[in-house]
Amino acid sequence: MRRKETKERILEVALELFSERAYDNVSMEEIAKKVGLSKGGLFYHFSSKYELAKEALFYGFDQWAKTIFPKILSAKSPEDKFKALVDYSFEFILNNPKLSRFFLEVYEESIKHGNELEQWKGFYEEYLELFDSIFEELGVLNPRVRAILFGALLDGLTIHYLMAGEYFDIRDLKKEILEIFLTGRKA
Amino acid sequence: MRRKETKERILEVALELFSERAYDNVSMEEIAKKVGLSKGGLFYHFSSKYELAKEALFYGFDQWAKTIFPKILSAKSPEDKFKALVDYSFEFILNNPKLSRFFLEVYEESIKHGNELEQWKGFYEEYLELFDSIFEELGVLNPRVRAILFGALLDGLTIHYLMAGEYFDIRDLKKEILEIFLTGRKA
Amino acid sequence: MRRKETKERILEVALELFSERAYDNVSMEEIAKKVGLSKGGLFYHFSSKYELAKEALFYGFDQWAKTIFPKILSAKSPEDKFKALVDYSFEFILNNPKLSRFFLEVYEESIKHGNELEQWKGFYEEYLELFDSIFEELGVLNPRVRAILFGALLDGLTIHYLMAGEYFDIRDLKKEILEIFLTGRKA
Amino acid sequence: MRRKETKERILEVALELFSERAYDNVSMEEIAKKVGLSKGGLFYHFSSKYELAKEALFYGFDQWAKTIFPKILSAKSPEDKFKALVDYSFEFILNNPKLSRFFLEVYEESIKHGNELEQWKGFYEEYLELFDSIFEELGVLNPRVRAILFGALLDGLTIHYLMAGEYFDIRDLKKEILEIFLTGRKA
DNA sequence: AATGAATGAGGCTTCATTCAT
DNA sequence: CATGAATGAAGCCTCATTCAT
Repeated sequence: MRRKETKERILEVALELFSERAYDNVSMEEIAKKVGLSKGGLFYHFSSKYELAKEALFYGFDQWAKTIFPKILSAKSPEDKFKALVDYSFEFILNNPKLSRFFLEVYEESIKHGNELEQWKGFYEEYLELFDSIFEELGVLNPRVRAILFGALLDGLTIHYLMAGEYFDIRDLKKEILEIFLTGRKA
Repeated sequence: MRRKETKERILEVALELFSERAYDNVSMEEIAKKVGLSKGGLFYHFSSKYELAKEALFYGFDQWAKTIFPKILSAKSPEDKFKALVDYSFEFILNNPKLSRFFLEVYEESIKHGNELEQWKGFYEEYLELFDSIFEELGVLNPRVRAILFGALLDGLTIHYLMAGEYFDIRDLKKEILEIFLTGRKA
Repeated sequence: MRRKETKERILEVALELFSERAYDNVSMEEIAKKVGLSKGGLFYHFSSKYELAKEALFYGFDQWAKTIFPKILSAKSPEDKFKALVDYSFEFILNNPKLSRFFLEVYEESIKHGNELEQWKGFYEEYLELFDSIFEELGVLNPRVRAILFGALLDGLTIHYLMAGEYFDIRDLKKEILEIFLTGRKA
Repeated sequence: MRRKETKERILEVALELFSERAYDNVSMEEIAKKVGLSKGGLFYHFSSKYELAKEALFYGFDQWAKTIFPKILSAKSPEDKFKALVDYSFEFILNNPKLSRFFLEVYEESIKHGNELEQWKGFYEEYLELFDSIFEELGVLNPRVRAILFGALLDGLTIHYLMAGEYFDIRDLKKEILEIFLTGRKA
């Protein structure tokens, strides 16, 4: 109806639903209904549920990266960059608590579907690189390794936040993260 | 070999399958077949798929806790305890890469099913306590907060290991974890 | 409901419908309804539509072979055998005009489905052999080649009968077949 | 290159696809793509899939008749005509093995669609006539009946060729056909 | 304690067809 | 003439669950 934007509307709705509930618990029917489209219409734009999920994920990731990366990188000092990174990450976790689970699901689905694994590595590396570069600026000895840990921590927190959010005092967690991840730097 | 034992065999098989594939990707049929039982038989022992999954999860968790906790706690120094904790955790991650995902799934399923959320908190606390106590012995200032971070890191690593295991150098990761998590202790 | 016989009832209904309409024009829904079973029930007995069609075809073929072969072979002279063969074949064509089309369809479906082509050759040979042996008894010089022609002719007649049955004078056709196929025999 | 030509291009593509795969296994989408047209464009030229299939079939038949009939009829002796008929028929079978199946499908479809059965009889008669006239020239006693048999044999061979082509020795088959169909002629 | 048969709901996908532009 | 978007119906199949035996 409204030309080009239909596809984007679908992606938004899909991202929203997939981030709320598990891949298998969101039906094409439901997405279609929420977009205001027939099921067939969905398949006109995306060749399969998996394809839609994948594109929705990429769409969400792109949005996130485009918004957040520049803000982080524009901070003055390395320390401020890391602080900004932590701040934005927590904001993201709080707002998209199920996104990393969705990520995993789509990834697993991709394995079933003949997979284009390269794309996934690309993602992983892209955001690892951001962490890596910051840790390097900070003078951390093994920036890469610490970047991996930091990335894992974020996803782990996302998941635990879902299940035990009441235990979380965000302020305390942030402070503690700053403390332990800024440890052991070159003189 | 009857009575109780059938139930246990079911739990073992279920745990294995659920830990390998997602909740929705394991059918009762498949579990039954692998146990050597009919689908009907399964339902004699467990009232629903969800119930089976939950009990399988608890069963697995118990086994893990019973095996690992004593080993960790029997280490001499606090430092050795933490090292042991890290060692066993990595061993576990490598052997049960999908267990934490399964955990999350059952948790979410429990929300649909009228949920007994208390039980879940219990779990979370039980293993948080272990970490907490160790960090306390180590003289960490905010042992609880650090315990939360450590728990989250483990689950995060599990997930990332699934998706980007090639990037992982286990030895390096362990060393780095030891470095950052033993930081900032009382004099 | 009625134990074992359900499967056979399904086969009968399926054979009937598939012989009436094309493979793609018969739905599982319809078969189920006519059997008095739910769609799910069908899938309990047959793992897929193709599998059901294949078994239905085999079922039909078996019935035909079991009924007809002995009658043909019990005729006294070779000439009478051939006459009996022609008679029964026409009877069959008139009663099951779409069976050979169904045969072809299932065969083509089998190609899509990773195919067990050996089974099909088996069929073809089984009934070729019958023709072959009769032509041999009749002293035909190339019994095998003539058997192939005869088999093809039968299927061709079946199809043409569907489309232009009014042109067919069965009696004339039989007589002509007897004439041309008994030609050119050893002295 | 427009107007009429698009329509002809569609017919050619459709004929090709329909002759390769079954009616139900060729989608309008696929035809459109291969023609280099949108689905909508197809429907501009043909009011329905059935209509397209029917016209494609007629188109193919016309082409065949226009090319082959004259060649056959220009042979010197009746025997040579029949030989030419057999030769061209086999060539056609080998090149268009699924055409007769397509024919049947469109015919059946025509029954669903309120049908113009007369047209079909026309076809049947047109090519029966060719055979008929040749058999008459050859002095066969019941040329019409033999023509029916010959037509049926060709279609039967086409089908069997699809399923058991390895059993076919074309040369042998031709020789045998010549033998049996030239039998029983007026002195 | 267990089986086998069956149900019923829901899911993904395909596709001919329509129609505004 | 042709496109692109969308519909709606139908189809195959999966699966947790039930229940008579």
